[in-house]
Amino acid sequence: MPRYDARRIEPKWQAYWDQHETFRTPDEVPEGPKFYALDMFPYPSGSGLHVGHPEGYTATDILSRYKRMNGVNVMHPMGWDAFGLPAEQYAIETGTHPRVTTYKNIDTFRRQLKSLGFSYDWSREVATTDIEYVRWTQWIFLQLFDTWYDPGFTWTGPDGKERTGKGRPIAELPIPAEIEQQGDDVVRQYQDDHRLAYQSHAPVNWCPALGTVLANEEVTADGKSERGNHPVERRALRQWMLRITSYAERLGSELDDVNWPESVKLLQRNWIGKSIGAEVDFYCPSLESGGTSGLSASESFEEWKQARSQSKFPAQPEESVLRVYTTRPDTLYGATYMVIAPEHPFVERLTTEENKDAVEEYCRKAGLKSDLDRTDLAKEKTGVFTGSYAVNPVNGEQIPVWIADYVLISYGTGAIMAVPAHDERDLEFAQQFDLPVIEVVETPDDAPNIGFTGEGTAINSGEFTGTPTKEFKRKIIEKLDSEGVGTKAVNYKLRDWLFSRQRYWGEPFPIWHEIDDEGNLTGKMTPVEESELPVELPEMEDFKPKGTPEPPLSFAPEEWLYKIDENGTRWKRETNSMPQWAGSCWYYLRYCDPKNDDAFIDPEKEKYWLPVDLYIGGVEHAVLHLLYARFWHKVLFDLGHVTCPEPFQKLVNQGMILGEAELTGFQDAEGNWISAKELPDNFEGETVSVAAEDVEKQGESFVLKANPSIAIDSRAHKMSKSRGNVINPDDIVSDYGADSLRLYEMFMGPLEQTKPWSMSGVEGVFRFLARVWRMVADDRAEEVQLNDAVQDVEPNEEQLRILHKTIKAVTEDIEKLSFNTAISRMMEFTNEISGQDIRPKAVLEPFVLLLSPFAPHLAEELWELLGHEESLAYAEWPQFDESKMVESEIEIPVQIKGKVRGRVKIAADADQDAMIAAAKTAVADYIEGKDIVKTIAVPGRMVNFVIKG
RNA sequence: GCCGGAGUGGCGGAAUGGCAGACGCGCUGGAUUCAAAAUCCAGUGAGGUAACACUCGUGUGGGUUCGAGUCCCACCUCCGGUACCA
Repeated sequence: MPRYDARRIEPKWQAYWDQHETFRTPDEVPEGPKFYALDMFPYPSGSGLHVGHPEGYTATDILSRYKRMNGVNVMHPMGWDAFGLPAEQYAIETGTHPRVTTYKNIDTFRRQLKSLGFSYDWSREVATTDIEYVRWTQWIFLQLFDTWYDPGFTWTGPDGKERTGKGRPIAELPIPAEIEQQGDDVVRQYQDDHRLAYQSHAPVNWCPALGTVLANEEVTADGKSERGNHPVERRALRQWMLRITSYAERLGSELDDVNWPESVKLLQRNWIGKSIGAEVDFYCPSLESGGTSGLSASESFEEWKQARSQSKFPAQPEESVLRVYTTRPDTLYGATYMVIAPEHPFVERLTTEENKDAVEEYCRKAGLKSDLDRTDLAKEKTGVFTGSYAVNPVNGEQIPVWIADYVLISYGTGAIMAVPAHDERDLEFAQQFDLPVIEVVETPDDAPNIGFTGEGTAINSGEFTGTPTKEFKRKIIEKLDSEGVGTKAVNYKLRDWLFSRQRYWGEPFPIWHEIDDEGNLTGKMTPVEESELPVELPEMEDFKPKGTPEPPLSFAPEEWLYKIDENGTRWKRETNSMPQWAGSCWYYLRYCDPKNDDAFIDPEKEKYWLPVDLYIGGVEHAVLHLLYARFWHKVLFDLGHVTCPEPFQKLVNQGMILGEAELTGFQDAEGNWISAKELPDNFEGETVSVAAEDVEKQGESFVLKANPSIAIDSRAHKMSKSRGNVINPDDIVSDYGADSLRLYEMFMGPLEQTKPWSMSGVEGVFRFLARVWRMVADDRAEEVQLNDAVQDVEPNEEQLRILHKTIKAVTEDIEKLSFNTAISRMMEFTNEISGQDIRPKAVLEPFVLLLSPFAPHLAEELWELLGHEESLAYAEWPQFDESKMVESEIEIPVQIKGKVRGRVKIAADADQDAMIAAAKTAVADYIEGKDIVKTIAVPGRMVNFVIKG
């Protein structure tokens, strides 16, 4: 009884592909066109594959199989983003080494993916935790360590484009004479300060209760730990940073050249956050130390201005000057006070004796707050007056300098001029502390000027009064520039990348720190020799937190942690580890040459396979992963290790798959229904799952049949363990087969769209595959054999037309990644041909090839049944012939004033006159006795008569 | 608040400015069967009719056009992202 039996067919072909290495991409660089189809590799979690994974994976698999059949060399690899917190947490709880857990999970994922029949070249599999992989991750880190960014360097890359700004070897960094004079240590420090990988003391999320440092993602919005809900503090610790900000401009502008969704490009551009404005210097008389005694504030200001008009705008302002960044230099006349961040280096010097206590208290509190606390808009603005004043360079007015945490030290210069009339935040602050507000921009309409932040016309602005905003900006920058008190400036929201974690399960940094006799770092460091790579993680048995923010690696065995070189210098290893992002920044390169011991990738292979032609993954990586990977790629590009400026030519985000749609009703404590429309925000009653037959649609919403005043909530929710709506792909494979799972996920709707799961939908595509099976195979026979209707005869015109239309539609839909419509075209083909008593092989064979990228197991089985001995994986993709698709006669609609009033059959190639003549007969009743004012005839489409009377 | 995406039958969805709802699910009826499952056939937007006809219908209101789900303007709702970046 050979019915369609996925459980027999699928393991058979998976074994065949394995044995024959069907999808092995040759190691050597091939000839001809290539296609690199990449999936965002998964983190192998303990809970196994989720139905969201196979969605993108099936899409790239369809493209890969389709391209192979078109004679293209395909790179289609898979691997594991295997470092990560859960394995380490598990180790803390159970003592099982993270490596053990990780590789066990990888085995599960591999088994699950293999059961879905993806055409990966498994010989290229890599895990970011593999020691040979870690070696090259560390090697790339050393490249970053050995590089500085030269913003003024103009050069032409291997892509033939001229750029300004280049990552260059640190040895090429020019050392200023005054640095050189101060000796080797200062030179070394100068170099260290310019490296793309550098150290800083950045605040981290330290959770005393858990005894560990947390990543930002592990801290909730209200500043508690995600696990356990314990308070989290900010603590400054020595950290590694990557100077991604040097690449901000190129990361933004080079997005223009990639084929990505505009929404993702926009997300990245917003994240980079380029803004253009000016830096302006404000002279602070109280900061002037010595030499000015006897001069009044305004006298010393004039003296300073005089000096500036000679010296021009300096790279670093003097100790007596507050430098601000503003995007609205045109509002300079409206600046009524200044604000500096609590962390600003001038805080202490600006604070007068009588304000000292208040300022210290304020800054201490601000330091404890997380960024999230500080940016909470619901809270009132806070701040404290320093007691000092600064002088507005355009009009000599003295304005007070405040400290407030709404100004961030990490953006711009950490200081602002406040223009409360035309900035919401400044206005709020001014109202809070009763500071003056001066209008300097007039709105183009009747709206009030105060609070207006758009462009208008200047008022109260001295010589500039009456100037439109745009022009004013240009002119004031010119003026400030000529006076040496300001200049045009560009700023980015993007911050440098905090690259170290206080974790065990990550790549160790290949860095040695010199230590003194007490074991303290001297500040001198040296990279691990390339020949010494990789730096392996030390074996440790105890993963428990020690209650201090020291990384776990600082408790590593001494022989790992320390070394003494020949001349007696003692060194300690870096004990931070790299974040999970590190491995995913370059895995797409390693796939092309996964076993290379001499280089992270062979240049020839890089040149051939890169860039990735199609990269599919979730939107959650739209900013961080994709920005980090692009950054590394650009550094490697500048250093000449890769030849294309962008790693991912085309990007597609697959949509989220939600759980099955649910109907939910609400009841109060007494069991009375509450309409979903009247649900209070603080609803605390029962949510009740409602059966579909108890509900009907009324207008826009679903209501209870028994009581139509009660609206029922109908929606699909994100799959989650707590909700209990998680679908396990293994279950679908065992109940319906991998081909059904693949086909269903592609049939659900457009790839990019969020869509709810439906079990009966899975059943539907399973029924389709069973129909395909019966169309070709005899499901009543004892053995697997061809259906009697399948015959080696010439197909008729009708059959050929259906076939060629299907080939055309499926081919074009695959190219567009419109898989749902491709599948419906194959369903239409099957509906037509299944109904015929004679089904020529010559139409079934191309059809099986069309189906094969979607349902490869069934297709291989049918291909074999149709008499082929070789796998269809490299069979030639069917070509369509337009001439076989033409119909001799077609039916078109006939409209009267745009409304369909009849239809008529005409010859397919009928000209307009013939169409109109035929159409008139079809709507004779309507046009009789009427004037035809206008006639529109679209060949092959429709005829429309516009009549009068 | 700002940015992005989306609103089409009971549901998922389809439609180069040209017959709205392809295809699938669900539902109804029928065939097959001792019966069921499976399968096959027919129907299935709403109103209306004995049946046709006809009328209405793509979130709402306007507009452009011979003709609008599709283009333009205004608005509403939902989903996602983001958050004092001067």
